[in-house]
Amino acid sequence: MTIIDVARAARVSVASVSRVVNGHTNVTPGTRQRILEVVDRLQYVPHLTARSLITKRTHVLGVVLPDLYGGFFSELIRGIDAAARELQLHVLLSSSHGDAKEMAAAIRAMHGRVEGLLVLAPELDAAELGKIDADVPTVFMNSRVDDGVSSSLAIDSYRGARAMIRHLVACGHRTIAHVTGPADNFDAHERERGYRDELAASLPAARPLVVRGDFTEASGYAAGQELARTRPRPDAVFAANDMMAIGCLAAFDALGLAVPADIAVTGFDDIPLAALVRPALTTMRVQIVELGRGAVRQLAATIAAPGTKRAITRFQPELVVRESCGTADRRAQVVNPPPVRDGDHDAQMPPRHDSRTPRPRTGHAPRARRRARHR
Amino acid sequence: MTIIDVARAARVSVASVSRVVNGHTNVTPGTRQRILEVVDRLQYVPHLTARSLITKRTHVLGVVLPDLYGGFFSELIRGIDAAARELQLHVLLSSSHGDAKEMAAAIRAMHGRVEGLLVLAPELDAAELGKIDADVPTVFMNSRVDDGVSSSLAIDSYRGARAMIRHLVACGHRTIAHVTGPADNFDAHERERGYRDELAASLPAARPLVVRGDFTEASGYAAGQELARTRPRPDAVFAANDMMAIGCLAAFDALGLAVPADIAVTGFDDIPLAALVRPALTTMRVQIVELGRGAVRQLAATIAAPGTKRAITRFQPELVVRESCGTADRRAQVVNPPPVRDGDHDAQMPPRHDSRTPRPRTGHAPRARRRARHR
DNA sequence: CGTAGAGATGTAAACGATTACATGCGGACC
DNA sequence: GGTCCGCATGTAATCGTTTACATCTCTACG
Repeated sequence: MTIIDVARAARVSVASVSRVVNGHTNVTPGTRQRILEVVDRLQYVPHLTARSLITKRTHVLGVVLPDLYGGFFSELIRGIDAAARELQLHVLLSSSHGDAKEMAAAIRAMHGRVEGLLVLAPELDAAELGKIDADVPTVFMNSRVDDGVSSSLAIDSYRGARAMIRHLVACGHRTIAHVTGPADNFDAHERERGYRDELAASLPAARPLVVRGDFTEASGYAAGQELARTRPRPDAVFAANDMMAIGCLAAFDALGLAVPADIAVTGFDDIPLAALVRPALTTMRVQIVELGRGAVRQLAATIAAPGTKRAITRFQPELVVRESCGTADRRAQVVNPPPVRDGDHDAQMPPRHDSRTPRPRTGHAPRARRRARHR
Repeated sequence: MTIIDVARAARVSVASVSRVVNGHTNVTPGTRQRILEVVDRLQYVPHLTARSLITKRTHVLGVVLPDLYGGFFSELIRGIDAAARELQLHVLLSSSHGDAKEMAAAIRAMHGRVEGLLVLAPELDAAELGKIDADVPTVFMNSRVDDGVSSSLAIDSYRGARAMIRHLVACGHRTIAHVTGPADNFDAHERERGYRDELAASLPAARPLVVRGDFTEASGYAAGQELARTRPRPDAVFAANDMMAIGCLAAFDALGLAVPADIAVTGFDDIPLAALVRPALTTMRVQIVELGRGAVRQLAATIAAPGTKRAITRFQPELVVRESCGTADRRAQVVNPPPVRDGDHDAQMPPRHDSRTPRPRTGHAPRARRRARHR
């Protein structure tokens, strides 16, 4: 099963076998033929670990994620996987790392096995960065980290948040609350900063109203309960991600508050769920697949040409207006046209859900009725 | 950066360094101390490829999937990842393999790099199985493949489908159509078989009405349009998965058909979306995370003890009754109580959605706390 | 016919670890 | 004091490849 067995069986040296297997040209057609036959008969497959040891190429990318739950990560992995396939690279996955120590351990566990690292660590700061393996090319995603060397790709959460607040103000809302993500999360921080700055710019008289969440639906629910009790009650809530916004919807529904009539709710990310809840969620669309894809490409480029200048890429989220923000026109609309996504090419499909009358069922009227009956 | 450098700097042999690094005991405390200091100072991390070559252990599992799209796969990966972490294993991911050749290539590209293979190939049959690397332990998931050696885990799609049809009949439906998955997909085939058998058993007079789909929402939409035109129009549609059921909902909504009043719709999988669409989808809950988790554990066991007798595990799906099937009682209910899942103990959250009046949120609330918090 | 040169093939040294075995040292026991 | 044993440490083989370099063969040309 090793190259030596093949060499013996074909009565050649291992070097010739290696040359044939790797497609080198300087081999006589006859010899090549004979070797190929033996390879086939013995079902020989090169041992990639051994090959990697000598070639120093593994064709494997390490992907380090904090967690795997939710639409965000599955989309991200999809993008990463797609790009990796294109580039003939494999992906070694490591996830659910709460803190820097755990993550450092995970990265150590990849040393010598991966050619590059893709790190999504929105909670890591520069101080903890030192633990990152210095001699393997790294690309950061959505991170505050900047080592001055590595490339990074990120969602422009700050501008996204400002755009959302601007929209809410344009819709006529004047008391706009914000539900934050985890305190140490970079995106959460940027979204809060955007909220505060735009509020100060657009509604100088308004005071920020901030409730802490942690990106989970449960925390959004709790925040919604709290905001519903607040006096004066806000007329709009901007949650730092869609899951929390959905939690808010649930809380308001349970308390008999109508969205958007009594209170508007918006989120961030545009996860698939956002278009399907009722009322459909106005949110900022983030190109998650592209983020993953771009990160892999960038990493591959850095690996191929180690001297390459680093690149800092920011993805601009797009406002997606649906029902929950209480705009005049109830049809959802994408303010910036959405990019074409994979799989969106089925001729059979109706237009994007976003641009249609809400479905599967319109509206909240029936829901309100049901709720009334229930109580 | 290699073990030799460390040995030199610590003025010992590589053997001693290796012993210290691997936690062997037969080393003098003084020597150990000295070596550890050097390791720390030089930031030495063992080269895992080299180590694997000699130890023949990589601690990596290869995971081969046909595609990465949809809630199903992200849940599956979550389960796989969780179990892998517990067992200190890494996951080498390879996905989007349409046919057997492509998959065989992917598996070849893992040879010598993984200790075991997790294969989800619902489209592969036994004939194509020969390409699977014979000398690496393999566990199949949801597959018709049976090589007589490997373990396998699967959803009992057949019984699930029968249970669903039985439920629809119990709800009073008499003309029940079925939207299938891809023709060569094992689960799709089993679900269709269950549909036909149970229909024959429960409603001997009824003729099967089958429309072909491919597990995508788009194909469900098309199937819904077709079924709406069929005369006599069916009063219930059982789609082979939730995505297609959601497509049906959209089609019926577009055509002004009320669900479930005019026509009932049910799915299969209980993806997170199922509880969130309106009307909420009656479906068969499949324990996707457990499937992935179980597969990893089984594989790890096989690797640890190669002689282990193979295990064939079938997961029984559970009927989850929500609104879309038109049962008398509109409250959602789980006919078989769901097993306790990790993290199901969040005090903050309201009661399970399934047991309450429908609201714009999920029945998975308790799981929410595990969600994407670190983004 | 001798020889240079091209091209095929073989030999052996890496790659970076682990570990069986050899060596050397000190203490215990007679 | 000599021998034996246990323990720390070192030497070198090994894992399965790739590839630089050596060698060998054959053709072409003077």
